[in-house]
Amino acid sequence: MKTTAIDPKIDLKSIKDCPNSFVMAVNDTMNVLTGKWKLPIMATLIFGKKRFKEIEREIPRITPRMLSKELRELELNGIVKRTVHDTIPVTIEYEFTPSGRSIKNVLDAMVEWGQEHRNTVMNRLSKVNL
Amino acid sequence: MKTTAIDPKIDLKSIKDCPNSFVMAVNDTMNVLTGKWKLPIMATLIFGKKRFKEIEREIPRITPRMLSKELRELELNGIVKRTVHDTIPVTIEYEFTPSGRSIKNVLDAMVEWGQEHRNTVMNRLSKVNL
DNA sequence: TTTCATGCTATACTAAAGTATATCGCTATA
DNA sequence: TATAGCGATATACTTTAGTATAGCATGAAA
Repeated sequence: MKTTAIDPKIDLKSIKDCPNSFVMAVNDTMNVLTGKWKLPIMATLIFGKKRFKEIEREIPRITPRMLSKELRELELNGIVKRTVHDTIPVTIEYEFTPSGRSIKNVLDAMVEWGQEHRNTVMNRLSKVNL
Repeated sequence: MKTTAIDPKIDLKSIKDCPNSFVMAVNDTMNVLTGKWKLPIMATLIFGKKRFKEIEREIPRITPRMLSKELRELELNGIVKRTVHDTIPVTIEYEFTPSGRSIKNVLDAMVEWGQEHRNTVMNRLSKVNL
């Protein structure tokens, strides 16, 4: 797990009235979600297990390097589980962990805010243009 | 507003069963939250208006360049309102817009998931180390 | 035997994000 | 008059993220 306690990049620690555990939690969540391909990859896993090439085919323009890198990171962060099946040749499947699946709550909150915010901005714009 | 429709960087459009409006909403939200200093800046504004130098002092290691840049971006995105007061010399205050304040719901969801996830990972680790 | 699919990794590169440092016009204070 | 605070901007640089391209070991199909 890549926790923020160790990571000096984002430092909210000294901001008063903001409990440290909250800051760490937000940063952990951000670490899981940021990067160009994390969300697309997670989107492909919503409806169940997928193999490397399946994911690759479903995400236009992703390179195998990035897919490999991001899957490894998601695995390290406990979001995705990688299973090697003892077939010949081996097949490998990726799927959400329970933790990974539950991040949907965060995405839902993001969808809701994003849509409300978009409406707010649109209304503001349309009033300006009367 | 920086909408994702125009931004070709993140492309979930072709992923089946994932409504476009959802994808756009998530990406809009991500655009508001990503970057090293957005969260620290927003944290300083939680309890009300602040001036440039106040924010700068509360965030260790931020440069005026980054603060200026991020505040401008937050303003463009309708998260933060910038008010110029007609004093001598002018004083400038930054505060949340209602939209900006309501992003707290997203942060709350992130805190909740982040803490749960951390516990899950900790439990996993402690079991491994028995 | 050539070709293709799978599940990657290696190397080298470009682009984006962030840092360091200096400066500016204005005003108040010492 | 010198110094400091305010609210920044400019220029140059480094670091991180992402891309392009090639290749490899395995096995199956044509």
